[in-house]
Amino acid sequence: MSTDEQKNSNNPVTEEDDSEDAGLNPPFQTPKGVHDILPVDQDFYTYIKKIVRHRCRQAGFRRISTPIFEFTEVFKRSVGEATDIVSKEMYTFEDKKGRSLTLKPESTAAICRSYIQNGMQNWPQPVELYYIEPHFRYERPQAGRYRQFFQFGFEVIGESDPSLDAQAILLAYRIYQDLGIADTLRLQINNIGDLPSRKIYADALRDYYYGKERYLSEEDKVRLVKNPLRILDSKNEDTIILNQSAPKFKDFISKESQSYHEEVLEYLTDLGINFTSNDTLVRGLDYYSQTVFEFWDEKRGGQNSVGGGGRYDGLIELLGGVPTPAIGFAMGLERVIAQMKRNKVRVPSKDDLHVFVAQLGREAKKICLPLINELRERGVKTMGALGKGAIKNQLKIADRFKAPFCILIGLTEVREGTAIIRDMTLGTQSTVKMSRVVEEVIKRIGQKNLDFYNPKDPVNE
RNA sequence: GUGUCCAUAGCUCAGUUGGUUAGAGCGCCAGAUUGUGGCUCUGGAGGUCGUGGGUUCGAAACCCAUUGGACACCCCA
Repeated sequence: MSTDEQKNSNNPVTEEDDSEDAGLNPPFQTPKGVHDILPVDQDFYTYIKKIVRHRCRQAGFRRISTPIFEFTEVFKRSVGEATDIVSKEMYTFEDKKGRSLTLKPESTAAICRSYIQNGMQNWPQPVELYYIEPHFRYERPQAGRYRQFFQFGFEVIGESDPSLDAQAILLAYRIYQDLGIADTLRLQINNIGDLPSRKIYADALRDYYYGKERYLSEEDKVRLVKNPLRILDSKNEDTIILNQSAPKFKDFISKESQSYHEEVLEYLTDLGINFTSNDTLVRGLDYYSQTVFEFWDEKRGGQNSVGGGGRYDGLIELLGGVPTPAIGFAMGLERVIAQMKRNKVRVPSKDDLHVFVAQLGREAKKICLPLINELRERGVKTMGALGKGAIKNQLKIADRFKAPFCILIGLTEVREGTAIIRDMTLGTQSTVKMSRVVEEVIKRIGQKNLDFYNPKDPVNE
């Protein structure tokens, strides 16, 4: 039989082959660069969020969420038309009325938009906000780089002072400490000056490289036009030599910026935060000015940034607000998790079961249902496989879920009004009166290990 | 956007210079053990060899395309 031939010939019966999912690995799979976050990794996210929230609240920050998409112009204007993010990494689409919208590639721009839109200049200053949100960038996936990723970040808007910069860095540093990776990271810090002096410097660099293009790589030629400061970062051998006699930013930075920077470094030293003063650190977003910083794992080749930030004093004005100074920080949770895993940091899981209820027979099942419910209400994490038959299977399941205790109720127990409590780690068990089961179980688990949910408690996810 | 490597069972991987019925370990299911998990033993299920095309008497293997993955560049979190 030549079924293959039939499939491939223009058989009139199958003219419209539904090839929606043709060529995919499994029939359906996630698009490139995005993935499911499975339970094992949820523990990491939960843990990081908990630490981040705690540290932020401690420092007076409040949480903000901006929409997943904004008008494209918000990002274009802020991040800079010529930057990689805007020129090739945005998920941009049109709505039904032809307006251009973009999935947020970062949050600072959106928060500044929100600052203006919601009149936050009338709030007590500085306005301190933090966020934990998914972001989207159309890039080739790589280690620690995905098309959807979570970012935690914070912004301090409305004041400018070296102590604020140091405080922002301290907060980031404390969070890395709590996460157990501070020792693996080193702060890189630089001051890239204010916009006017940076412009003058960029022009000076252009003048310098003009006529020397033949020594530049193709990449660096593009940089010469787009962002000459980046040439200083080049890995091209000829360029490195050329760079040695290039104009130095030191000679262009304003006195104010310089003393500002020195003051920031002093504060950091006082706070006991080690840093590398790195004058090649240039961030790729246009809105940065003055202080910029990143946290790098220097042991790993390259400059794998686990987080970074900087001052963006001109951004709010650029978006149509009154001139307002600000500083911010952001870290990618996926990169942080990777860093934690590399360094064998363990996170607690709140999902561990306390007790598994196994039952045998219809009568027993009837009793188990309210029992399970009561246990849960008392804060005991309880599971019951009410569908499964043999008690053997049920114990097996309990074992696989690593339940430390099991409650067994069969026909005998129903008749006698009792229940068996089995200690799964010791392998011992005892029979108790049905009316006492809940108390006995709680006694064994320990009151302080219980998991309470109080609907009246305002602090919930 | 550029480059390099990769794709075989749920997972980790074997599969000889192209050769007839594609294997192992772990995991899963069942039994040994009809009211007791873990350990052991026995058996079982599970594969369009990512997808499409080509070369060939014959393709998991060779070629092309495509989808996905890993890594580096670029850039960034």
